[in-house]
Order: sequence, then C-alpha cells, then structure tokens
Amino acid sequence: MGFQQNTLKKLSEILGISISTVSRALKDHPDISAKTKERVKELAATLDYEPNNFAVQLRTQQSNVLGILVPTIRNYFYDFFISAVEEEAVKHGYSIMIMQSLDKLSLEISNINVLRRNKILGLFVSISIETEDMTPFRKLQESGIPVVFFDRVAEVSGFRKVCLADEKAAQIAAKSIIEKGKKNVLALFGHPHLSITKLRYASFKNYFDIHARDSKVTYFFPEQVEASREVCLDVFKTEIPDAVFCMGDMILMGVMHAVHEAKLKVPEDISIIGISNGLIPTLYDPKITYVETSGFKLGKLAFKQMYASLKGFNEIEEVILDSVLVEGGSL
Amino acid sequence: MGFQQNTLKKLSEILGISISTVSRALKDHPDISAKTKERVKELAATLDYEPNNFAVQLRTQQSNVLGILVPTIRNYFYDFFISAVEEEAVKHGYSIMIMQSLDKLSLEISNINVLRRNKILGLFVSISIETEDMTPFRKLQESGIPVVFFDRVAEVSGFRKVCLADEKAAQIAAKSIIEKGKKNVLALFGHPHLSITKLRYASFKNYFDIHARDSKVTYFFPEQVEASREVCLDVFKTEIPDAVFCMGDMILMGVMHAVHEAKLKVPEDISIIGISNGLIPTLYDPKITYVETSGFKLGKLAFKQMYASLKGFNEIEEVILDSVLVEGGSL
DNA sequence: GTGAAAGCGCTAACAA
DNA sequence: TTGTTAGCGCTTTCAC
Repeated sequence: MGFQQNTLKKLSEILGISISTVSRALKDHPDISAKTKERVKELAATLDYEPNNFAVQLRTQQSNVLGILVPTIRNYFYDFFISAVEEEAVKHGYSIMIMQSLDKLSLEISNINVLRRNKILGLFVSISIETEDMTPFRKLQESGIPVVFFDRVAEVSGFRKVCLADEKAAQIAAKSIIEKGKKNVLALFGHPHLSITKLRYASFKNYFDIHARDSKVTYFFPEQVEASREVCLDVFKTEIPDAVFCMGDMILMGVMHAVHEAKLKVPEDISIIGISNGLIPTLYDPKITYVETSGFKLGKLAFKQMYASLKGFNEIEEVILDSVLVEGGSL
Repeated sequence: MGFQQNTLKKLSEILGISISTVSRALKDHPDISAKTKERVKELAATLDYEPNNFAVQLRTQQSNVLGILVPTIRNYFYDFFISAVEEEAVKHGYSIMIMQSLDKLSLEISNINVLRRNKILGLFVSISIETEDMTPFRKLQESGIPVVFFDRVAEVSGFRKVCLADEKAAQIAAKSIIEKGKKNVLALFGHPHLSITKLRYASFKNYFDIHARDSKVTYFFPEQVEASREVCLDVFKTEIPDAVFCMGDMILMGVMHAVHEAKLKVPEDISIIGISNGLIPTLYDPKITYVETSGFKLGKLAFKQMYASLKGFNEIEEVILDSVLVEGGSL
C-alpha cells in the first residue's frame, strides 16, 4: 500500500547530516561522536528504520542465508535435523532456506540453482536417491560456498560430511540380536542404491558372518511401508523368524502391520529391532527396541562444521555421530 | 575461491554490445533481433551466467520469496502443509523461507522481522499459542505483503484465512460416536487458548447437547502425549468410558499408551476416534478411525489464496476446507 | 568527526 | 534495433 520504506537518505535529510554519517552511526563506527550516534539511533527507532537487505547484499555480495537441501521434510529425521540447524542459525544471526529434492535429480539440480541465485552462504545437503554426479556440489564449493553433507553423503572425498555411525548402528543391532540368542533373522533394509543402506547392510552382514556363523539371516530391500509389509507376510507363510531387523521407520511400520495381521505377539512369538530417530518405535506396545540415530544431534554437529567452514578454520572432513541402543520390550 | 560471478557487463564486453541489449536479449524482449538474442543466450549458457538476485531485487524492490511461519515444523500437519505450498511455489517460480515460532511470541515477532527484512512477497502463518496482538501482521499487510493465515488463524476479521472445517470435523466425530451408541464418552482437547481447540470443543459439545442429551461426556484439555496418558489412566481408575475422542495426534498417542497399559482391547473394551492428518492412526491395530484434516490440501488452498492476492484479484477472506471420516476399526 | 563520491549489478525510460 | 543514462540503498575510500 502507501507504505514507504525508510532509507538512510531520508534519515540523513531529517537530521541534516550526510548519509554516510547516518550509516556509520547506526553501526557504532568509532569515528562518530556519541551525541550524533544517539540522535541517529533515536530517529531510526521512532521511524522503524530497517536496512534494505538487497542493497546491503548487493554491496557486500553476501547474504545471511544458509541453505538446506533434503529429499523431503516429511520425515522425522530431517525435521529434527532442520530444527537443530535452525536453532543454531538463529542464534548466530543466519536465516535458513529449505528446499526438497523429493528424491528427484532434476529437482535437486534446479533447487541448487535457486539456492545459488539466492547467494546462500553455505549449504547443508542430504542427496537424493538418484544423485551420482557430485559436480554441482563441487562447483558450489569452488565458488566459495561451503557444502556440508549429512545423512546421505557423497561417497567421494573432498567434501565435508557429518554422518551417523551407520556401521556402528547396524552392528549394535546385530550384536543385540545375537546376544538374545536369536538364530533365525529377517533383516530388512532400504533402497540398495543409498550409501546409508550399503553401510548398514555391509556391517550388519559382516557382524553376523564373524560372530554368528550358524545363524540364518535372510535379507530383503523393501523401500517403503507397503513393500515391507508384503515381504514379511510372504516370509511368514513359510516360517516365523525369531527376530526382524528394520533399517528404518517406514520398514518398521510395514513390519508391524504384518505382525499384527499374522497375529504374532511381540516379543513372545517374534522379536523386533529397528534403527530410528525415536518417535515411531515408542508408539507400539511393547515399545520397540531401537538403535537411536538422532537427527537433532546431527543437525547441531552439522552446524558446527558449517560455522567453522564459514569462519575459515575447518580442517575436518568427516565427523561421525555415535549411536545408542534404546531398550523397548520388543527384543 | 577465485571464482568470479559473470555479469551483464562482462557478457556485453565480450560480445561488443551494450549491457542493456544483453539484458533485454536474455529476457526475450521483442525489440531485440533474433540473431542477437541467439548470440547472447549462447554465450550466457557457456559462461554459466546467472543473474545477481540482489541487484535484481534492489532494482525491482521485490524478491521471489514466500515466507511460512509456523509454530514448529516437527509436526506432520505442518510438514504436509509446507510440502504442498512448496510444490506450488516451485511451479510458479517462487522460493520458500520457513521460520518457526516454537509457540513463543518473542520468536514469532523476531521472525516476522527477519522475513520482512528479506522482503518476502507474502506470508503464510499459523500463529503461536501466545499470539494475541495482530498488529505485526496488519503492518505487513499495510506494507503490501499479503498474509494468509492457516490452521491457527487470527480471530479478528480483515485477514485472509484458510481453515479446516474444525466445527465440522468435531461434529463428524461426535455424530459417529453417537451413531455407534456410545453413551459414556471421554473427550480430550488440546490447549484451551487456541482457536482451533475452542472451535472443536464448542461444536463437539454442542452436538452432544443437541443430539444426545442423555450421554455422559467428560472433557479434559491435556496438552501433550504424557498429559493425555495420565488423564486417561486417572479416568480408567474409576470407570472405563465407552469411547475416547482425541482432538489430535499427540493426544491419541497418549491415550493409546494408557489403553495398552490398562490392557483394554480396542474396540471391544473401548472405542477410539480422533482428528488427524492421517499417519499416526494407521500405525495401530486395528487402525484408528479418524476425521481427516489434510495439511496437504490446506496448503494447496492457501497457495491459491496467496497467488490470487499477489495477482491482485482476491476477494475472498475466508476459505474452509471440508473434513472426511476415515474408517479404521477402532469405533 | 563528517561529507562527497564511487560503485555493487541490474532494469527501464529515453535517445538515437 | 540498439545504446546511454539514471538510479535502486547501501558501504567504504578518500578528502577535508
């Protein structure tokens, strides 16, 4: 509407001093006298003066925006991650711009361009399922925009990464299953293309190969809730495994549907263990035992990395966040 | 790093033509000859030219960013809302900036300022629990930034709103309970300060008052999971109600914990019905019957409102989205 | 301690 | 069809 933004020029005219003096006064420049500063600040306050960010940014060639690029925000893990980053960002005076790739490469790339055009200071990214070429990210880095990968990280070196201890998480699960004496295990993982799946699968399998050669472990890679349910029901037709390992929440949900449909009691008839951010496992009764992978903690860690990079004192390439077993009653 | 942004000036120097010609060619201005356009575009492509948004924005005095301000993004309802808005926004060439108030008034206000400083084109907002004064939003509107309220909306007029049919949702739930012949009902609502609670409570109560005077309905207002669980367990000590109504997912989760702890079978011993966005109710067995309130659909609707406002042809103040009963097996 | 002036990269009115 | 020019609002160097 008729609303007009106040500018330095306007203030300077009212006060009868120059624009540059006003600018300096507002920034507490040492050259400016206390009296002038006071006058300027008072007027600025009463007029609700707000600097025009575009002009500042054009002049200084940098924004205060950090980008986050995730497959989807409809996911507790990313939610928590984003929350954590945002919390820290606000503390340090940065803003956050969030974009979703929806696991599509084309969207990921166009989002990167949007972020670049918005002159983000730095980028947090968890790559899409389809991503293989790291060139766009390398380009960002080369143009001075630090990139911090998290969760689903680039498999090549030369990038900063914060990861969950994925091998460790899967190992902890494997160890727990073995310790409980479960010999016949159904292990369900996610999309086999993702490095997170590869890591978890490899270390889970490896742990069993070394510590429980006599166990029977069956592996499947269903991607979502429905696929997991179907895999389970299919397996149950032949035999009921002692324990089911679920790599993620979606898989767990599918498994639990199957377990109920097959009228199996947990943990009497069948044991369940998962890897999760924490909400879903607590919804069941008994609560599901799971290895915790905290998006929140990861977010805090990622921000630390980013901040260090922005300030130019980051030497560390990869940080790994440990996992913990949270006992429910399902194992 | 040494990376330098290409500018119109650079392109113009290389091509030996003026800056404005380059600018116009890139925008397919009708004045420019096809041949020049081609030359310019080709060079722009090979040099990876990207317009400097700050300059564009400073010049045009507007960004292409839409703001979203929600209490928290750690919530399926808002998640879906944001996803929907983002989907539409990307289609129309807008970006999204998301901020959380964490239900604190102070944060809400400082976020509004951040958004304003970033010259957002428009704002979607679901207000915090503490918000009572609508002045900041009114100011935004007055400075030409359309505000679309959703979910938790301003109770005063003069603002655009998209709401769920909250009365309707609660009515549908009440009706279903009555039709199933449940006479002893425990009804749990959220924070009594919120308009969404008030609406749902009033219409639920009203429906019972009119259509089932002989029913006994007990009301409580627990805010989160744990409080709901405790309220339930407390009630169960005295008597087991025929049915429990849960205004939201958090409440439902608490109730289900209590139900399990009390070893009650659903729906034989006790019926459950909720209002939900859809994920949580499907996790239980049997699935919980719920009245669906879709954040996704609401987001689409909100964007439509925003788009109309931006284009200057929005006459409608309030839009209400209908609710549907999704039958599980819990009632 | 303060002011004048240049210029960040872009758009658009006006000139040619 | 293309070029010239004047700014958008700010920061900062240099001059006084």
